[in-house]
Parts: sequence; structure tokens; C-alpha cells
Amino acid sequence: MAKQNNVFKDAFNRCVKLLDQSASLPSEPELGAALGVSRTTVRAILTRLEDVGLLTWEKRRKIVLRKPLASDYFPTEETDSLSEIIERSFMRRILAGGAEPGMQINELELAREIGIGTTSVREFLIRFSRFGLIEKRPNSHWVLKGFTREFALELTEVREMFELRSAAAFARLPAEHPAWLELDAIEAVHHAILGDIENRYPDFSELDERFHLLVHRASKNRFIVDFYDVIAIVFHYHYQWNKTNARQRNARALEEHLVYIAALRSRDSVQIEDACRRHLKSARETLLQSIN
Amino acid sequence: MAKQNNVFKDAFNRCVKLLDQSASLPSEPELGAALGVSRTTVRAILTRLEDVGLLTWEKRRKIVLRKPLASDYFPTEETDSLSEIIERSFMRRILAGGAEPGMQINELELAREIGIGTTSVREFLIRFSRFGLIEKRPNSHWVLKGFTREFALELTEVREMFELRSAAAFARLPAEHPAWLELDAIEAVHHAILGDIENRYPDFSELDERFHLLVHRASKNRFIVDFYDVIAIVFHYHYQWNKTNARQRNARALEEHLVYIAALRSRDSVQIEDACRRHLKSARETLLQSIN
DNA sequence: GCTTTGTCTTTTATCGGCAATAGACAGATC
DNA sequence: GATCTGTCTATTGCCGATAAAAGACAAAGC
Repeated sequence: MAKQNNVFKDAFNRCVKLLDQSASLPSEPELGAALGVSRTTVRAILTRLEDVGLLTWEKRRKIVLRKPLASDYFPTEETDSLSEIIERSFMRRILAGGAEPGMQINELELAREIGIGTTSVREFLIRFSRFGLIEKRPNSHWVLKGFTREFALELTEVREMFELRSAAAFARLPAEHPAWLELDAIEAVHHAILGDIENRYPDFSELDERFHLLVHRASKNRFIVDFYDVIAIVFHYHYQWNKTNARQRNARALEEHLVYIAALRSRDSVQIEDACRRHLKSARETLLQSIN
Repeated sequence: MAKQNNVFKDAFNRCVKLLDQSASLPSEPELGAALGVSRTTVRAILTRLEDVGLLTWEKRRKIVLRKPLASDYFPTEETDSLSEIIERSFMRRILAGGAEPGMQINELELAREIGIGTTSVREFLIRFSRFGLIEKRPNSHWVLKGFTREFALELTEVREMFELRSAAAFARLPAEHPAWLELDAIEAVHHAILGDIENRYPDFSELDERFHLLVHRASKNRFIVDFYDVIAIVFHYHYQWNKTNARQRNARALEEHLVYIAALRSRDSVQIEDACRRHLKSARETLLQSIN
């Protein structure tokens, strides 16, 4: 079966959405840039648009024939990349299912369960191993170390070191640095969500990641920024599978963020450290509660 | 060609060395434990020992027939695992060769150059990516970020944060913790090398890793301990390919270590921080000098 | 003269297959 | 009764092959 064509399918869907809004399509290279794919894929998309009768396409002449229907899109399951599929499937197993620490992980079994080849599973496990949740015994199986209390404590310990340093670096950014504008934008979304907390509290997860990543980036240190991936994935799945008191928790975190943001703006190192510490402490507590 | 049999070859060599010393061999499971391989491999080794006329083997009766010769061993090139081979080859390219930052890395080319399959190269690159020297463009090539000044500064920034914290944790270890004994042993080796510095200064590299890893382990944090891999690999190849003033540099580092070790023993946090900072600063400077 | 398109080549992502290695289990041996 | 050996099965590590996707280059169009 070789490579999946999910890049094509995903880009196709985004192209149909584009076509739904504006009534014409730009040149091939421009469209490629807009969709983030190569011209080869753009041409495959255009060919298919013609096939399903959405478009006439001859050289530069692209004429939209009708409004797209829901049935023109590829089903969303088919647009995910293999690694996303594996990640979700794997995280469900270890966070939701009864996965005991110390358990062996079997590549072949995982591959069969998801219906893919072993190579993809192996590559996923190698990439995933940097999250500290699994460990390889050479020439033998992987061992699940588990989403335990120790894991959460070790993770948050490093997170706190990194974020305190990043927040301090943030305060030293020159006034014209784009991060300040992004901070304004992020703050505005905080107010928007708080203003309609009952309905919008699930939007917090994504905003949380956006905010903390912005702070970490101020460190200008690739190791610190990369480590944020670990935090992000843990909190991502944590939010997804543990919804007890979600509204209340998120509201509290939003308020803490606002204090934190104000502290960053003040550029006062004592205030920043205080706000940062306070927020990270409550984030850690939330995480720990979900484990025991 | 499937799997290499380097596990067998390496274990075979170690078994021959064992046989050179003691005149008999233990049971299969015991031998497996001693060599760190499965019984399947042990039996393959015993079969080969018989074939080359080093041993008679029938059930429990194992009789050594003669002293091993140099020609009984497999050549060392054949005992390295594929990932070790790729790693060396790759590091030589990016540290020694003219590898410009921003350069593209081609999986197929690398594989052909080393004479192996692409899967192994891919897996290596994925594992290697956590060292922050390369980066993947999805569906496209890897980009070499290069062993630059920025890289060294980012690396040492994190190293210093982690090691200061680990050193502080070390001082809090209970007196009966085995780490103190290991520290004694490490200190003794320091004195031994310093006593014959002219000849033994190349032994420093390995000792350095052993010492700092011991310190990092005191953090009891998997992320801190794992990060030491990044430091270790960088310094390992750094020592290997930059030998200017090596004797002098190593002598200085050994002295700094001794002060650092004494500080750890004192359990005095001010003294520890001071000694640790001082040593890390000079380690950073050495590293930076080798870059520009 | 710059951008677009047609065509072709190169490279990546993924699969199935096979030898090396690990590991399980029952019967044999001390 | 604990450990060892014989035998068999399961799993990993690695390869080559192939479709998807990227990308190079020249000719065409504005």
C-alpha cells in the first residue's frame, strides 16, 4: 500500500472550503503555498475537483461550477496522518485503558490492532520515547513506565524550572518584539472565554498551549521550547479524558493567566516569579488530582 | 539480509575472553546472564566455540580444549550495532566534515554511503533529532541545524540549570546511599589519572561522563537524567575530534572535579554551588573555543 | 522579465517479509 | 525441588520495493 495519501485528502478538503468562500482559485504555486503542499499535490487536487464536477480547469482558466456539498469532502478519519492515528490510539490505551506500569508493549500487536505496518509503529514509539512514558529494552520489548505520580512530579519539576526562566526572559524582550502583540491577542481571547465561560470553557486547552508556548519561546533555547511538547501532549490528553470540574478548573486557570500576563507586562521580576509560581503550582495540583 | 548478528558476535567475543581467563564455562542460563543475552544466543555461541575447536560441548559437560588465539575473535568492526555505526558516520560528517548549517540531509544518500537500508537511517535520525542538531520538514527532508555557537550556548544553559539542581539534591542524599561510595571510587580514579597525567589524560573523557551522570542521577528526575545523553554525546565527540591542549584541559578539569567532589561531601550548599558553577563555566568555555 | 504550466526525476512514507534474538514450556538431570 | 537442557514460538531489527509527495527545469504565457 506504500504511502497514505492523507496529505492530498487533507489539502483537498481545505481547498474545497476555500472554494466555498471565494468563487475563484489562484495559480498552482500560489494555491500550493496557501495549502502548504507541493505543486504535484495541487494538481492532483485540481484534477479531482474537475472529476467531481466542482471545477473546469484548463491551464490558467479555473471556473468554479457549483457550491461544494458536504459529500464532496473526504471523511475526516481519512485526513489524519498515520502518526496522529497511532498517537491517539496509543494514548487512549495508556491513559484511559487499564495499562499497568511495567507492562510490555508489543510492536506487532499494536500494529495489527491499528491495522498498519510495524515500521510506522516502531517509528512512533521511538519518537514517543522522549516523553519519558516508555523505555526500550534493546533487542526486546518496550516497557510502559506509566502515567504515574512520579512521572507528573518529574515533569512539573522541569516545567517549573524552564517556565520561570522563560518568563524572566520574556520580561527582557524589547518593546517592539512581536511576542508582545501576541500576548495582547492571547489576553483578549482570555477575556472572551471568561465572558462566556459556560459555553466556551472547552476552548481553554488550546489557548493554554498557545500562551505557555509563547512564554517558553522567549527563552530562545531549543531544548526548553522542545520540552514544551512533552508538557503539551500530557496536558492535551489530560484535558481530553478528565472532565471533572472542567469548567471551574479552567475558569480558575484563566484568571491566573490574566494575573500572570499583567505581571509580564509590568516587567517586574518579583511580580512575574510570583504569578508564574502560583499558576504552575495550581496546574501541578490539577494534574496530580487526575492521577490518584 | 534481515537482522545483523552483531549481538551474537559481540557476545561471542566476550565469551572467548571469559574462556581465556577461567578454564571452564557455567550453565547456559548463567552464561546468558553474564553476557547479557538470551539462551538462544548462548547456544549459538557454544556451537561456534565447538566448531572452531575451542570447546567440547555435550549437555552440561563443557571442556575447554585450548587457549584462544587472536584469530578466534570476530573483528571489532563486526561487533558494533548498526546504530553505533550510523552515529559515528553521521557525527563525523557533521562535526569533522564541511557540513554547513541549513544543509539538507538525504536519507537515501546516507543509507547508500554507509551501505545499509533506509529504515535504519530513518530510525537513527528520529532518535537523533532529540539532540537538537537536526530538524524534520514533514514529507520532506531533514535540515541540519549545525553544531553552532548557539547550539552550544543553549545546551550549556540547560546543563547548568540541571546540574546545579542535581548537585544540590546530591548533598541531600542520605549517608548510606550508594552514590557516596561511587563518588569515593570516582575520586580515587581522579587521583590515579592526575598521578600519571602524561599517559593517562585520555582517560578523562570517560571519567567525566561517569562523574556528571552520577550527579545528574541524584535529581531522580528522568528528564534531567535523559538530558545528560545530549551532553554526553556532544562532549564525547568533542573530545574525540578536538585534541588541542587536551592534556592541559583535562588536568584542569580533573582539579575542578576534585574541588567539586569535596564540596559535595561538605554538603554545604554555598560551597557546592560555587564549585559547580566554576567547573561548568570552564567546561562551557572549552566547548565554545572548539567551535570558533 | 517575471510567473505559470507541463513534464520528469528524486525523495519520503509505508508495507510485507525474513533472519536474528528473545522467551516460554516441558521433560531431564542433579 | 530447583536448575538445566531441548524444542518450539513470538518478536524484534533490518531490508528491498512501491505509491505518494516534493521538487527541478525548460518552455509557454502574460
